Amino acid sequence: MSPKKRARHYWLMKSEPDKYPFSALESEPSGKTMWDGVRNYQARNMMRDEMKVGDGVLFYHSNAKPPGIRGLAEIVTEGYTDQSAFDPDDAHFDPKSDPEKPRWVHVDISAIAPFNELISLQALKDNPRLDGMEVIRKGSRLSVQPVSEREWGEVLKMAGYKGKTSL
DNA sequence: GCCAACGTTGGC
DNA sequence: GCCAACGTTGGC
Repeated sequence: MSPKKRARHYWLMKSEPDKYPFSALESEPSGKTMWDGVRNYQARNMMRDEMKVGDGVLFYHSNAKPPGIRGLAEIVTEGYTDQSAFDPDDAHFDPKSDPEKPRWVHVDISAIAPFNELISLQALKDNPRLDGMEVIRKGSRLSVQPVSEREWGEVLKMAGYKGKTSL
């Protein structure tokens, strides 16, 4: 029996454009960035246990005017130790993360392409086909969220996106 | 194990 | 700047 190939999974990842906009990811010299500094167990668990190379990412601008999805990215590594947790000078330093038993994990992501226009949070809320999508739920704070294949397709449709959907 | 206090997120 | 909705911490 040949092993069944895992279906592609989809995610939404938030970033504050004042700190790290989608354009910064696009202009990374290495073509990718370490998605480090996440200090939330649910988000960590998804990065550690569920994300696989090739998974699709909706790159979301939070704390923005307006907030919304800016473009597409892709997971390019599986989860590995977040070294920033050990650095006392890092904003996300965690004295409880022991290098012998690291607590925090991150993945690397690369940009696929920006949308021509931001798909605003309001536009997502206004689309009845996206009822139940996590990012539009009141109080939704998780910086890494699963996205269904249907939601992924619908967002691309809203964006009028005709480009490639994976690297 | 409960839960109040506190800190953070993030839309508005 | 406000505040609702969380997640975490720590006393008990």
